[in-house]
Amino acid sequence: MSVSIDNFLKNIYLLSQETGSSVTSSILAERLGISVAAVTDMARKLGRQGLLDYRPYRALMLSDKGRKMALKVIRKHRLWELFLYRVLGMDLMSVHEEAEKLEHHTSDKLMEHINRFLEHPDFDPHGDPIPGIGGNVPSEKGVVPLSEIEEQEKCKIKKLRYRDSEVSKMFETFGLRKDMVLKVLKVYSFDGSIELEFPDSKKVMISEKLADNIFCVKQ
Amino acid sequence: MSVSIDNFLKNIYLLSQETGSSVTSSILAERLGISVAAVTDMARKLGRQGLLDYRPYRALMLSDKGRKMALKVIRKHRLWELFLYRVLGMDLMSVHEEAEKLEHHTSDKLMEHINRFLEHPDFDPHGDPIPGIGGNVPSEKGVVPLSEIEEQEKCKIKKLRYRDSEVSKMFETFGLRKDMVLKVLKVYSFDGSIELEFPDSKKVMISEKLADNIFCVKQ
DNA sequence: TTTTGTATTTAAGCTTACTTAACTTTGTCT
DNA sequence: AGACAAAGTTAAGTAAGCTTAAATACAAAA
Ligand SMILES: [Mn+2]
Ligand SMILES: [Mn+2]
Ligand SMILES: [Mn+2]
Ligand SMILES: [Mn+2]
Repeated sequence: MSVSIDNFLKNIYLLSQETGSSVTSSILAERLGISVAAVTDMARKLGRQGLLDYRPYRALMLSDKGRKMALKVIRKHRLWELFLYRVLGMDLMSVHEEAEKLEHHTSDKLMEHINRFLEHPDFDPHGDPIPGIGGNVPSEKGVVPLSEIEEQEKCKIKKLRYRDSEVSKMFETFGLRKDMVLKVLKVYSFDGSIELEFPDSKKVMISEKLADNIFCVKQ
Repeated sequence: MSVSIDNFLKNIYLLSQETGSSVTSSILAERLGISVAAVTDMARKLGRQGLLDYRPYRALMLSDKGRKMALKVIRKHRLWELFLYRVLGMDLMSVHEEAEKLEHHTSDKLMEHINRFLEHPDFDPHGDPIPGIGGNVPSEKGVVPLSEIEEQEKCKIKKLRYRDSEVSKMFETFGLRKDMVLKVLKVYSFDGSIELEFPDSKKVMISEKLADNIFCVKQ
């Protein structure tokens, strides 16, 4: 399977997870940075190959076979991210883009060497679950968006969505990291911004949009 | 630069090192597993880009810029091989094919993380020199083909050419490894085969053709 | 039910990296 | 020098993965 097909299948899976709704050609085109026509072409092709349940004008749906392939690519991506972070000490802002390339050029054999070296981890350094070889995804029970935490309640960061380098920079600047414990001081309904207290009792204010990329468990 | 260009430049460099003579289109085509016409096409293109000093009907010659690029790919290849071998414990028969892919999809930044982790090594696990960032190649002074060792003389293996999986298997079977000390007992001029004595005084006979892929220093 | 706007598909064309087949150059042998 | 075979080049064509532009389907509003 080619890099294009890998990324196509992977991003259908990821988009449906992230948005919770169905994935259209135009949304996928936007995500992949290609034209909608190119998505249609590829969708028809992958439909014929049994990786997609393709119906013209309908949302894009992975077949079982397609989902398995997507999860395998995601497994490689997230294992690489953890490896680059933990073993080689690369920063969280870089590991994603390296993994984006390596995920397509790593044999199953090499991947299992890395998995063993890391002692069969369940989560990548951003807190995303690493699918198993069989396609089972580690549970994220209790993990909710930061916006669902009540005022005066404490929570622990479980996942940070490093969607681009700007967001990554903001996490860095605020000092937000996985497993950090936060207290939600106040939610301003005016614009949705949230005031947080850090473990060292430093206080900061973050926008609703940034908060949408932070996930945590109630403490 | 694309995978095709990487491999094109790299193999011109490697062939000229291995054979000591000039690299023709047909030799390179054979090595890359593509048609001679495809080589001509690419050579003309890379000539225009200043990576090759291309003259129709003449041997293929890298420009300074082209040689630098080739050495950079080789550096990545060999650092990956050592990393996969030493850190992840992959076998010597596998590391080459993994590195063959990874070499094209590794940023300079990632490569330097690996270089640091390995503590700036000079040689890969097969004994090939790892070019430096500037393009300087570690010296192999005193390293000669096994055929140049006199009868009754001792030598230490410095480099094994894992040219394909069959040769790799033979090294494995005979138990030939880097830094092993051998004694050349007898050279049979009939067919060039060589009788060797191992450190544990086990004796074996190897063909001239296999010996051509073993390099060592006199002890 | 008809209109209309948006989403999607189809069509035609481009680039890269290849192929095979026909043609040209080169170096060698007589 | 002339002829020849081998090596290299040129020409024409293919497949993947894209593009833009034109055509079509769908679904919501009138
Ligand atoms: Mn990632
Ligand atoms: Mn990718
Ligand atoms: Mn190698
Ligand atoms: Mn390669």
